[in-house]
Amino acid sequence: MSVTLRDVAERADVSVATCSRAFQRPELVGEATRERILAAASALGYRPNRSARALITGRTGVYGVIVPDLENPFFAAVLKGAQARAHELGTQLLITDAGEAPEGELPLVRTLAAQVDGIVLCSSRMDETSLREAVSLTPLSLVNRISPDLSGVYADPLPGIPTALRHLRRTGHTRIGYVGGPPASRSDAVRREVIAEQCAAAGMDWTDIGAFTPDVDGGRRGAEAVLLSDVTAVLVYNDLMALALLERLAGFGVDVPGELSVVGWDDIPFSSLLHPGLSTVQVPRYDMGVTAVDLLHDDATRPRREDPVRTRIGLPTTFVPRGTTGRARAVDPAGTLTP
Amino acid sequence: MSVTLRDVAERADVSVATCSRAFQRPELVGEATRERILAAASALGYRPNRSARALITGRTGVYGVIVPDLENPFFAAVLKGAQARAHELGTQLLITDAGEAPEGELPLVRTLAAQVDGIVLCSSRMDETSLREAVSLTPLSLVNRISPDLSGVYADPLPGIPTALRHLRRTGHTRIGYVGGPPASRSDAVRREVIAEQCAAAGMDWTDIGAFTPDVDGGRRGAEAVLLSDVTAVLVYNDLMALALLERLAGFGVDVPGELSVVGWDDIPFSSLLHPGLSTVQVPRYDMGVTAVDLLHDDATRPRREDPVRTRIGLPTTFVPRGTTGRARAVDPAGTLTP
DNA sequence: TCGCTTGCCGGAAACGATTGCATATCTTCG
DNA sequence: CGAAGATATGCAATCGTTTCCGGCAAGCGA
Repeated sequence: MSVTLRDVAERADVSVATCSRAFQRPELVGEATRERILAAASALGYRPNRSARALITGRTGVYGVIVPDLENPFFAAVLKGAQARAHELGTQLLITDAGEAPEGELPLVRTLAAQVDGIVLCSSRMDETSLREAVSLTPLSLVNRISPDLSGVYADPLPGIPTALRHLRRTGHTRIGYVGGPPASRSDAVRREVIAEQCAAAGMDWTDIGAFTPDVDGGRRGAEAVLLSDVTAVLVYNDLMALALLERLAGFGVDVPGELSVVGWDDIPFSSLLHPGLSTVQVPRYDMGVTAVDLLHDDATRPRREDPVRTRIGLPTTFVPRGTTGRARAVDPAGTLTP
Repeated sequence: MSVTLRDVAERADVSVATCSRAFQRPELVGEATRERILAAASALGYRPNRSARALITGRTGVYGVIVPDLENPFFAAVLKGAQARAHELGTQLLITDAGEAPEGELPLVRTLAAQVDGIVLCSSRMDETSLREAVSLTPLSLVNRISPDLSGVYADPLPGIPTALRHLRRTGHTRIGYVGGPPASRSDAVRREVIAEQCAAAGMDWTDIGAFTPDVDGGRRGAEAVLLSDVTAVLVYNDLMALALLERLAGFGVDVPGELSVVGWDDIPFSSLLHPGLSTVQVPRYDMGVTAVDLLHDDATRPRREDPVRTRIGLPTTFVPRGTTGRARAVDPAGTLTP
C-alpha cells in the first residue's frame, strides 16, 4: 500500500537502520549513502508512519488544546498562533471544545493525555486539585489562568488598563465602573487591583458594577446594572460582554459615548466592525497561542522529567481608543436624585 | 510506565489475545472471562495505546479538518458540530488552518492524509484537479463546496433566499442588489440564479453590485459600490461582509434600514449583537459540521474502497428578519439624477 | 463409542519505525 | 607494522496491539 522505510532501504541498497538514521541522525551516515537514501525516499514519496514512530519513541508529535468555547473569537486567535508555532515545530494540534461544563475538563484531559505529548489548557475553570492531577498526567501549559508552579501565559493588565484610565481621565471622567467577570477568575481579581490602585493614584472613583458571566448574557445584565449606577465610563471584563452591553444600551436609547463611555478587553475582530468601534484593551491573543505552545514544547521535550522548569509569562496589553469613549457628559442626570 | 494489555492479561490470568478480543469482539470470549478482563482493565486503569492499534489496523481514529480561517465564526460553529459528532464516534479531530493561500491546501492535504483516516475540507478554494488528487489520497468530505462525484454538505439557498425576497417585496422593495462573493464560488453562482428566478417571478428588479472578497475588506468595498446603485435593499454574500458593509455605510451617514435594507447570509453570532440586529439568512452551520463528519465516517469505515458512494446533502436555510430590513424609502434621491 | 461441529482460548506473526550493540573498514600514530 | 580509535553500516530486539490459525474440550447425533 504505502511506501515504507523498507522500500526506501531496498531502493537505496542499504539496511532500514541506516535509512532511519539518515533522517534521525544524519551525521551518523556517510555523505554518499545519505544522499542516495534521500533521493530514493523522495523518488518513492516516502512519508514516515507516525504511528510506528510513536509506538517506539512514545512521542506522537501531537499536542492537545482544550478551549472552553470554539465560537469565542478570542480562542480562535489563540488557536491560530498555537497552530502556527506547532506547525513550525513539526507537530500537529488536537483541538477540543470543553463545552459549557467545567467538570468535563478533567476527564477530557485524561482522555487526551494518553494520545498527545502535552496539553495547552485555555481559560480553564478546573479547581486547583484537578489541575494538579492534570499536570501529573502530561506536560501542561496554561493560557489565561494563573496557577502556582504551573507554566503558562496570561495577559498583563499593564500597560493597557492604566493607559485606558489615563485616557478616560483626560476626557473628563472621574467616576469609573468595572463590569466584572466570574468571581473565581484570578485575572478578574488582578484587574480589580490594578484599577483600584490606578484610580486612587489619579484621584478617580471606581465602583464595582458586579460579577457577571463572561458571555453575551452577562454583558446584557451588565448593561442593566450600569444604568443603576452613576458612573460615566465602564471597563468591561471582555469584548463579547462589552458588545452585548452596547447592544442592550442601544435598546434603552442610551447614547455611547455621549452618555457613557465603554472600554472592552481582548480586541476581538468584531470590536472594530461596530460603528462606533469599541474602545478596548488589546491583548496579544495570537502571541499567547505561540508562547503557550513554546512553553509546552520546552517542557515536553525536556529529556529528564525530574526538574520541571515552570515559567509564567505575562504578555503586555495596549489600549486601543475607538468610538465608544469620549468626553464625559457635563451634567449627571442621576446626580440630582437622592440614592 | 503506562499499563498495557499485557498487564491486564496477567491480572485476569488470560492471554493478551483474549484480552484484546474482550474489547474488540466481546461475543468471542466467554462471559465469565470477559467480565474478569473488564474488571482487571478498569482496576488497572487500562487505556489502549492508539499508536500501537493504529500501526496494525491502519486506522488512527483521527479525522482532519481544514478550514480557510479559524477566526471566521462560520467555521467555528461547523467545527463545534464536527467535533461533537466525532466525539460520539469515538474519534478525534485534527484541525488545521489553511491560511490565506489557496495553493497551500493541497500540500496540507498531502501531509494530513498520512496521519488521519479522512479529511473534512471546508470552503476549499482548490481547483478540480487538485481536489481529485486529494480524494485519491484519503476519504474526503466537502463543506460548502460542490464538486461532481464528491461527498459533501452545503447550504441550500432554499427556502432562505425566496423568503427574504418575499419579505423585502412585502415591505415595498422592488430594486434589489446582490453584493457577491468570489466569482469562482459555485454557491455564489447558485444564489445568483435563485435571486434572478425569484425576482423575475415576483416582478422585482435585481442588479449585480459586483464580486468581492468574502472578508471585511470586501464588505467595505461592497458598501461603496452599493451607494453607486439605486437599489433599496441588498443581499450580501455573507454576514462578515454585511457587517463591514454596515459599518462603512454608518461612516457615510447612511441610515439602515431607513435608506437601505441589508440582508446577510450565515447568521454568525455577532449578527444579533449589533443594534439594529442584522437581518440574515441563517445557515445550519452546526449541522453542517455534524453531517460532514457523518459523511466522512461512512466513507472511511466502508470495508471495500471499491464502490465509493458519493452523497451530496443540501441543508435548508431560513430567513431571520431583524433590524436591518424595513420599509423601502418612498422617494429615491438618486432617481432624479440622470445616469 | 466415534467423529464432527461449535465455542473459547493461546501462540505467534505481523504492523513500521527506532536504537543498542556488534561488526567491518579505514585512519592514524607510536 | 600493529593496535587503538574513528567512522560507517548491519542485525535484531523492541514498542503494544490485532488477528490468523491451530488446539482443546464439550456437546451432539449416529
